[in-house]
Amino acid sequence: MIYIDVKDSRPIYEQIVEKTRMLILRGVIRKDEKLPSVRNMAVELSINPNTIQRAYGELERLGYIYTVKGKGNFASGKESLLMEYRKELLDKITQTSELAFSIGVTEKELTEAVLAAEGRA
Amino acid sequence: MIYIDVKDSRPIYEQIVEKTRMLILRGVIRKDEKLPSVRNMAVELSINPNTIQRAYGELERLGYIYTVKGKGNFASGKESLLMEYRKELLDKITQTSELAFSIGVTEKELTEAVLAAEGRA
DNA sequence: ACAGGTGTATTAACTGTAATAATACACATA
DNA sequence: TATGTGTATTATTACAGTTAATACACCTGT
Repeated sequence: MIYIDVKDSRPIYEQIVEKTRMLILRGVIRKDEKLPSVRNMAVELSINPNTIQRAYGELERLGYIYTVKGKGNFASGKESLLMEYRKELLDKITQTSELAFSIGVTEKELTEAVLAAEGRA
Repeated sequence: MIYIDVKDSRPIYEQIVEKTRMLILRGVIRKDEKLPSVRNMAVELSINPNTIQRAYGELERLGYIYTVKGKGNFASGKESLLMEYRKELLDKITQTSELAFSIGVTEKELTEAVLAAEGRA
C-alpha cells in the first residue's frame, strides 16, 4: 500500500502521513475502510511501531482517520478534506506564481507550466 | 537587509540563503556589491557568526556570491542564476498542477490561481 | 609595522527531533 | 481465553542546528 523513500529527506512518519492522505483523497481507501494495523504496517515497512503510531496520530489530528480502540484505524471520509486540500494546492500555485511574477516570469509561461501537467495526469 | 522569522520552522541559515538569493535575483544587491560581513550580520541578526558563515558557504556553492579573503563576500551577478530559478519555479508550478489535476482540480481553477497572483506582484 | 576588519577552521557543548527498543495496559472479538 | 487491536511510557541512539570560544591568514588604511 505504501513504501518509504530512503532518498526522501523528510521524516518517515511524514512520508506515511502524506501518502496515506493522498490514498484517501483519491478514493483508493474508501470511507470507513480499515487501514493496516500499527504493528502490521510496522512489519511491512520494517520500521518501528511507534513511528506508525505517530503517523496515525497526525492523520487523526488532521481529520483523515478515526480510531476505534481494540479494532483499528479507519478512513473518516469527511467531505471537507478534499476541498481543504484543493484550496491548499491552489494557494501554493498562487504563492509560487507571485514569486515568479516578481522576477519577471510571464503569465504565458506560467499557464504553459500548468498545461504541461495536464497531459501527465 | 534581512530578518529572521522565528515562527519559520526552517533553519536560520536556510532562511538567510533564501532571502539573500531573492535580493540578488531581484537586483536589490547588484553585481560585485559587497554583502554584510560575517561578523556584522551576526551582530545585526543576533545570531552566531558560524551560522552566517554556513549561509554564505551555501550561497557560494550555489554560485550566487564569491569570496575574497580579507575583503568580504560579493554578489557574483552570474546571468544563468535567474534562468535557473525561473525554471525551478515553473517546475514547481507543473508539479503542483499535476497533483491538483489528480484530485479533480480543473484547468480553469489553476489558471485563475495564477492570475490571482498577477495583481499582487 | 601596526591595528582593525575580513574570511576560515576547529573543537566543545547544548538542544530538539526522529527513530528504535522494550514493555505494559486496556479494549474487542472469535 | 487467546489473539489482535490501539495507547502509553521510558530509555537509548543518532543526527542536525546552533552557540561559544579560539585561532589563523589575509587585506587595507594609517
